Amino acid sequence: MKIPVYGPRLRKVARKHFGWPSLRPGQFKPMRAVLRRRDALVVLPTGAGKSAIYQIPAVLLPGPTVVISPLLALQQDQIAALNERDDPAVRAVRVSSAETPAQQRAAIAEIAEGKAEFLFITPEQLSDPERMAEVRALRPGLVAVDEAHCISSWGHDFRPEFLALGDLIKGIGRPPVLALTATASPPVRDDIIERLHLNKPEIHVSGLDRRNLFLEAAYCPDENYRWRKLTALLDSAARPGIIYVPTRRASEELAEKLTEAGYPAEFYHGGMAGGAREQKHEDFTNDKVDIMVATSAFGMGIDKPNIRWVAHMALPDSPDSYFQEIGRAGRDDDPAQALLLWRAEDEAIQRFFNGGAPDEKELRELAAAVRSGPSTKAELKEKTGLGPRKLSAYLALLEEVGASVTGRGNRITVPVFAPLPAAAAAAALKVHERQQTLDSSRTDMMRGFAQTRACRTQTLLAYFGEELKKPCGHCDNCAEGSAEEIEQASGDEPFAIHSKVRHAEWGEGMVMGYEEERVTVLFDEVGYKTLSVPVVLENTLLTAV
DNA sequence: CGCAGGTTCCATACGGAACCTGCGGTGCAGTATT
Repeated sequence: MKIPVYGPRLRKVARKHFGWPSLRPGQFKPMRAVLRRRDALVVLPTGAGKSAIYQIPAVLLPGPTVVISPLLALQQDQIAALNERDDPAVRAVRVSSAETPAQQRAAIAEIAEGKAEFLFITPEQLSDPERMAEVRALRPGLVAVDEAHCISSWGHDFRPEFLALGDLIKGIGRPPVLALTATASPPVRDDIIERLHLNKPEIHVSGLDRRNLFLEAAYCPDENYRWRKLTALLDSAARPGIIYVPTRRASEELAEKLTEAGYPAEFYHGGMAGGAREQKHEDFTNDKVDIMVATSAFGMGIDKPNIRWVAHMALPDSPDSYFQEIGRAGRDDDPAQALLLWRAEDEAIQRFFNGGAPDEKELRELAAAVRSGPSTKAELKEKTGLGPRKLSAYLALLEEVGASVTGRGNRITVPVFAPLPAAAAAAALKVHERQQTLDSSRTDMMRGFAQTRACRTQTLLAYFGEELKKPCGHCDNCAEGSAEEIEQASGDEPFAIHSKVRHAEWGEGMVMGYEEERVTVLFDEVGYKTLSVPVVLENTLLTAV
């Protein structure tokens, strides 16, 4: 039997078609999975090397590659980078609302005629059956889902089409699927695998310990203290850097305050006009802005190697978000800092964003309105009087329980075996409650990370289901020695890491890590919980499964 | 859930406390308007 040798072929394509002299660590194995036509999920924090994982094998595989990517601006950058090569083997086109129908037809034709390899598209486009048929006719040989964590973080909330991606991919012929993300804790990974209907995927996780990144978290009793810690960072650290704030208003106010104090800063958030947004992003990329104060909107698509620090002026909603945001610093492998300035009050806004319980009556009415015939979001808004945000969230829930589906022309219809409105509303409430419980447990874990005296990297990696044997040596707690103390003082570890345990009330879960006489367990139903080991042992709260 | 900004209230008045209310992130696509 002939054993295929992939390395040399991949390296040759990297050189010839992309101008990359070699492959980076973490790239080879997932590329090999793609060439073997296996489904794969890749978690790789450094942004630069991720696209290559689908791009290089795509050249070797027959058929075009469909790239599903969440942001049009991000697609634009990736397409520009590919087309700069001026090579039909790696040429990229796009179909989105930013193209005219004629341009969309031309893009599809280019792929059909073999003049382009990559078709960039959004889940929203694919949910139109006509579009789906067009893409299926291209007989794609690979589907790459970029920023796959969006399935989990946005699908349940305001972009429900992400939840249907598995079916949408089936609809275009179900070639092998490669899901890529920089951040995915075990529940997010499970969600991605389930939603994309990945078939026995190879899972590749690498590079979670960013050794050039110094992690620090400082508790701030008040805003004054937080400001002083921030300016101390600005005085000592090289630039550029990013300051994350929780609200749009805070980004504008802080940028102004910093500028007045002699730290010229710009702000960035999702409420800005498109042109200004693009301009500021570009200015930051080109080193014209070296302090950017931003909401979480400033993120995916920032592929800048020399960011020296990322500061957080509040607790992010989860370690997943936090890890992704700090991951933007130090991509050039030179030393960089991540500074989390947190107050207990910060949690309030995250709890708010997690949202209150949906109104059962409103859900029922919406489910009934959907049944009365195919409607657009605008028409449903008219019929039910729900606001746009609520409407999107409710529709995502109804879609999840099979009470609605988005079809041709983004019209919302009822699937064949849909539950009746009352049952749909009840099921939707349950789904929401479960989601909210998980979200809430992730916010708890974020605060746990902020408060810990143990090694930050160990704590963060445990959350992501990875074990770092020794303290990292590049965080505040390692520098101060408290990480070492806790490591020494660690007591019983009655259940192995990653083993399954059962709790009488919370059901089954997986042991994620130990820290200072406490064990963190990720439960299937209720998310992350941290328990005291002595109490667990004394009362037999957990049993091995 | 907590904050900011406004209003009310008490008051041996020109300010301060107590209370109330609104607000808060992420983006696709399609449609209406210039």
